[in-house]
Amino acid sequence: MDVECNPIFSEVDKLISLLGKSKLLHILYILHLKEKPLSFSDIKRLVDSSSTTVSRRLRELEDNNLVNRTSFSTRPVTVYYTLTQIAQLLAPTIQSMYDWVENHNLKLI
Amino acid sequence: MDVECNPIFSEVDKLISLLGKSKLLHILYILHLKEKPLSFSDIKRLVDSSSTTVSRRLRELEDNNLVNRTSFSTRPVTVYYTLTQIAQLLAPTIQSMYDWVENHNLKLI
DNA sequence: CCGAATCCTTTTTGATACTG
DNA sequence: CAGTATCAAAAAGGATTCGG
Repeated sequence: MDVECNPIFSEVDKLISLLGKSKLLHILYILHLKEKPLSFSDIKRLVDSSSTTVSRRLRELEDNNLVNRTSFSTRPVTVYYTLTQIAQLLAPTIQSMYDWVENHNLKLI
Repeated sequence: MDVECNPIFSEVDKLISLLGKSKLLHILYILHLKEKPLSFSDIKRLVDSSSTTVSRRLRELEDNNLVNRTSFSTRPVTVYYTLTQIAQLLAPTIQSMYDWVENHNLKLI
């Protein structure tokens, strides 16, 4: 298997670029952990980032069908975010990454 | 489990930051795929990046004990890179990420 | 409360040049 | 071949502000 010739490689390339964006894995992880819909401000607080960055990441996740955005026309408006089915299938992968860190007691720089 | 209070969270945070750096997952992935030592220029060619970036990423990986660097005083000097044992344990995680992309035929933006 | 536009700051990248 | 230093350009982050 030649990595440079694999037709799915460009897709994986895009996934890596996406996952690499700041706070994005965090957002996926907390949506997975909490196992319930989270509001914008919940997410902002949990990942500890600016609203600008959270907004950008949620938009990218939504555009890539990894996050569902649901809103209700209450007053004030109610919005919540959940993982899509496909993103839920990625959750074990993300979890295993966390497990790896925990099990090997890494000291990263 | 409260993500913001988990003591390993800062370690995971660092892992995510590390993995998020451009080309870094690529480098781990090809070292895993090829299953043999690779030279600097091999890696540079396979990930298609500048020598500056490849150099930086390899240094970071080495500093975090994810990559072994071995050199021989031949002429010209011979250097090769391999995954450390601990990084090899992370390989299935990375692989599952790739599998996820392949199995779900994602169309990422 | 949700979140986008602006605009400025910080970070990252990579071309080039150079050493061993 | 295997890198590193420099430096300019590009990308990304975030504080602030503002509207729905």
